[in-house]
Amino acid sequence: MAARETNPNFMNGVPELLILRLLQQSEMYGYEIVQAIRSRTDAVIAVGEGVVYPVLHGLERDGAVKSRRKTVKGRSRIYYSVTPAGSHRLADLSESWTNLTAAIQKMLTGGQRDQAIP
Amino acid sequence: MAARETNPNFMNGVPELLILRLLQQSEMYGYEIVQAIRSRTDAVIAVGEGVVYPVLHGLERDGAVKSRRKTVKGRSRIYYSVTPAGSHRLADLSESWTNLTAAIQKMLTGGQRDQAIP
DNA sequence: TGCAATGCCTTGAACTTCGAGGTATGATGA
DNA sequence: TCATCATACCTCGAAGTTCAAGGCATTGCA
Repeated sequence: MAARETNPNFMNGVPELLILRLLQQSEMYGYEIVQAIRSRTDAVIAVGEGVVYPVLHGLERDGAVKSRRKTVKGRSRIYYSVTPAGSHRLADLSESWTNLTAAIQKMLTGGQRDQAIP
Repeated sequence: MAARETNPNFMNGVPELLILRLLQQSEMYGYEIVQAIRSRTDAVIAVGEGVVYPVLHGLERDGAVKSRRKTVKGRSRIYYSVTPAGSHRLADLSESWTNLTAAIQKMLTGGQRDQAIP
């Protein structure tokens, strides 16, 4: 029950969702994804490299993304992009996420006792 | 990467949030909580007893809820209710959840490529 | 030369959920 | 009477994640 240092424990499966979404928009490499998530969420969500790389490898193993090596200014980068299977997977995850948040929202706001809304 | 049978892998920390919310509305016992979550979310979320009981014990150990034993029609029930500390904890979790979902929503909908919204 | 940033990766610990099982009582029905 | 189901508590091992830290190598800057 120890408090997490960074993200408050609601992160299960979320990195995979965000990574697929980013890659659907444009080809990216691991290190870039780490920073993109941090910046686009205004640091609300911060996933480390230790999370991103295993997820990328898992997605590639499942055929949801594919990679190609590219050398830019002497630096070797591995760019990932979504496959049709990955796109389908993103759609599924996205729908699951929407359903889940809707259900939770209903429980959080829908009180059975009257709520003062002035 | 195997697909979950019931809930789609976004469940980290969610049971604790829902349980605290339910208990804030009214005193409840474990078995009742299991069914309340299932019914109030229209079975979108289904947490088993193996999840609920450990969470309740952890919350009690941390002083977020307190329990009292009550016997109803020969059946012994342990009713839980939130303490002030638990109420504070619920507020924190609730805020974290709101921030997280807002950030993700922004990433899911905010595309950098134009989206057809007719 | 030294140091920071870039870019890839792995590891072990810690946590959580999941699913199945165990115990015991009351109500139902054949 | 006896079997079965719903109630009500609980525990356990397996599986999957995230987290933090570190290792390796290159480039750019002071």
